[in-house]
Amino acid sequence: MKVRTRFAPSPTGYMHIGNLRTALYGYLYAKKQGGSFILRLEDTDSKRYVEDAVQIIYDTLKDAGIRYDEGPDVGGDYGPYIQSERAAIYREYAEKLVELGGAYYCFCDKERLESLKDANGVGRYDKHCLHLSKEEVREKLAAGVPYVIRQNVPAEGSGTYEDLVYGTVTVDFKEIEDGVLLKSDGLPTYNFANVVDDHLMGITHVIRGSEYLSSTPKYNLMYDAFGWERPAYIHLPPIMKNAHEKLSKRNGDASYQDLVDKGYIKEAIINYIALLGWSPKSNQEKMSLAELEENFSLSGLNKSPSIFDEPKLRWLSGEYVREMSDEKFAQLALPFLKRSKAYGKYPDAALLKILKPRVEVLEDIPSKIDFLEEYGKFDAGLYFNKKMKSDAEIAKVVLPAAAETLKGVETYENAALYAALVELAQKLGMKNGQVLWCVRVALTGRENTPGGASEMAELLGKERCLERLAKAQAFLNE
RNA sequence: GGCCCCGUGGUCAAGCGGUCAAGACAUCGCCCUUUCACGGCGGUAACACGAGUUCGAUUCUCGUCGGGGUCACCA
Repeated sequence: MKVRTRFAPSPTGYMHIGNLRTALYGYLYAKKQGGSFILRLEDTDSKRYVEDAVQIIYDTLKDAGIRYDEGPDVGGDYGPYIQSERAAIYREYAEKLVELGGAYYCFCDKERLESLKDANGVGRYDKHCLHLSKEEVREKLAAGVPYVIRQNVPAEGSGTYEDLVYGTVTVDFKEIEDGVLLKSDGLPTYNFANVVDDHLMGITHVIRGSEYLSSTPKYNLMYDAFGWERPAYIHLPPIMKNAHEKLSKRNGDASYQDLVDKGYIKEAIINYIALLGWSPKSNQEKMSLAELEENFSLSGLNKSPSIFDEPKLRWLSGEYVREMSDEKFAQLALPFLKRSKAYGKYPDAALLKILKPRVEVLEDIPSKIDFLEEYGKFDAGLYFNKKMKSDAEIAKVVLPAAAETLKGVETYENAALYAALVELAQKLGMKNGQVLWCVRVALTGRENTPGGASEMAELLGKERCLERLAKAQAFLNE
């Protein structure tokens, strides 16, 4: 049988990392098995609907490269793919389930329901309306009494199923309440809609978060009552922010879009989240989407929660930066380059060249090159470097001589500048590092820069170099 | 609290009765070097605890502890 998986988000906001990973795994499994991946929108709770959420879901999936074969905006043979457009279908099946004995009409009002709960708000529905006669039900229905349809869960026994990652899961039916399947507004609850849709849409593998682990037996009860084949279940452990909290937008944790906005490379984000909860057979961790599709397997799924580790994402992002073409880098880096004070004052190509080997997350770009436009009094202690054997005293000797040397260089090009400075070191009887370190510090006022003395000199150009060298000497003599 | 699930280094994670318990990130050190970064090499660092089962448990069972999830006319 052809594998069909689905991603069924509720349009209540943006896509967080956990959601995206669920979508990714569903996509990867389907692709690996040569099956189809479907997008379905679960919008049966009008109170939680958020305006742009649907568009965000479409955009995020598209942006991440997760293509769905069927969905609201791409069509398919099993539509509609938006639950709010399937109301009639749910009603039909809910009534059918009532006939089959798997559900029943309930006319209890809010007050009665409240009275069933104890001081802690805990208490289950008492199956009161299950005992209504057919006539009573018909009369109330005819009289227009508001109602819901509840699932009829057996009082005895238990439900067991084999989860493909968690193994055997068993829940006693007495732990399960006769939940509402069809709300008084006529729309289904998730508990009912997911079962009807997954069956009608031919979903073979249900991939979702582990929060559904213990409610799955009640869904199975419905599959069984309808005489439908149960799908295979693949529950996924949560992605945590730390040992105790789940990663969530509510806590202000990074969403996919936030990460992209910060300049993490998209491919790295996908690659990284694929690795949170799943591991490949080989030790190769850096993988493109295509490689993930090729290597994905259920056996690599882990059942314990994993903590989102930004440093590792950062590293992976850097790996992607390093391997991308200069053109691609230029394109991605431009918006961030523009945020720097130095933008427009130096050739983009020159900036990009020194940045590419050193950038992991694009938002780091401005801080790496702002020194090109920011130059002021700095601590003379910067001249001290144990390994280079340099300090402020050495600088006092080096700087005037370097100014003289650099004045004599015509074309400000790295190799020529480097040669000139090394020659100067020899002339002064110093180590190359002593001259190079002092000059670089004098030129930039920074301890760390994206490149060495001659590279910085090339970038700054003759005029600025001589100007800064003069200032640096003045600072030193203050 | 009841029920369900989870528990290997700081983090991700391999392992599926016998291993000196992989690998990656992070961290530390060394090398390379024109600082930084890249790259190369190396180090520190883990089976939550206690009982079983077994010739032998990280691996199987039970308990304890710790953590998460779930108990809605939300998904």
